[in-house]
Amino acid sequence: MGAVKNELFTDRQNEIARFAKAFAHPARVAILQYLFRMDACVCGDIVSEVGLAQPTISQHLKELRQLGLIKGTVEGTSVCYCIDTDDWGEMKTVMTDFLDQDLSAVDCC
Amino acid sequence: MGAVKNELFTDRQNEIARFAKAFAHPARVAILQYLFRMDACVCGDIVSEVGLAQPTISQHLKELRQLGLIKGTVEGTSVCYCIDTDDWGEMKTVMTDFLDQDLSAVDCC
DNA sequence: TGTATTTATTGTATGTTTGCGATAAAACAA
DNA sequence: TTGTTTTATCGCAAACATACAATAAATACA
Repeated sequence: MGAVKNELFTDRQNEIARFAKAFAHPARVAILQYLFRMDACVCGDIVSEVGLAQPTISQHLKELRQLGLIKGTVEGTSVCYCIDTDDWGEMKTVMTDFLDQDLSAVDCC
Repeated sequence: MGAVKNELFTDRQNEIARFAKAFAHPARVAILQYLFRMDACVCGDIVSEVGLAQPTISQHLKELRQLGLIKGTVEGTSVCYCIDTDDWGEMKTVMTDFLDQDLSAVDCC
C-alpha cells in the first residue's frame, strides 16, 4: 500500500506522470518561469525570488535537474542554472501529445 | 512544515500546479487516455481496464471530476464518465501556455 | 592559512497521496 | 420485499512530498 503501482502502466504513461510531477508544485513552476524570464541564466537569487528557504529551493532544483529539465554549471562559489532546451523540447513533445488528444470524437451521455 | 506554501505563489502558478497534479499519477493518465480512446463514454469498466481496486479508481475519478476534467452521469446503477471538453480545453490553454515559453531567448552559461 | 560566501546534504517533523478492505448507498430485477 | 449490481465513502497503513534548521563541502579572497 501507499506506493504507486508503476508496473501496471505503460512506459509512456509513467513518463507523462513523471514530467507532470515536476510541474505539480508551484515552487517548481515559479522556478522554471523565472529561468525563462531571465534570458541569461541565473544562479542562487532564485532563493530570494521565490520565498522559500535555501535548502528547500536546492531540493526543488535537484528534482528538476534529475528530470533533465534544467542544468546547472558551477561558477566560482555559485551555480548557474538554466533551462535545458533540448530536454525541455522533448518533454514538450510528450506532454503536448497527451494534451492534444482528439476531443471531436468525445460523444458524451 | 510539510504543507505547500501556496500563498507565496501567483494564482496562475498554483493553477498550473493543480492541473499538473492531475497528470502526476499514471493511473489518472491511463483513465484519461481510456476515456479519449472510447469515443462514446464509458462507465465502470475503467476498473477492469486499469488494474487497480475499485475504491482506488473511484478516488482517482473523484479527483479528476473535482478538477473539472471529467464529468459523470448516473445511468441506472452505473455511472458514465467522460472528458469534459470545455474544461479540458481551458486546461490545455493554461498548460500549453506554460510549456510554450520562449526557448530562443535562453542563453546559457 | 583563515574567513566569508554560496550551494548541497543530512536529519527530522509534518502533511499529503496512494491503495485497499469493509461497508454504505442507490438503482434495478425478481 | 429481498437479493444483485454498481459506485461511493470511510478508515486505516504505508509511502511519499514538503519544508527547514543545522551542517558540510567547495570556492574565493585576504
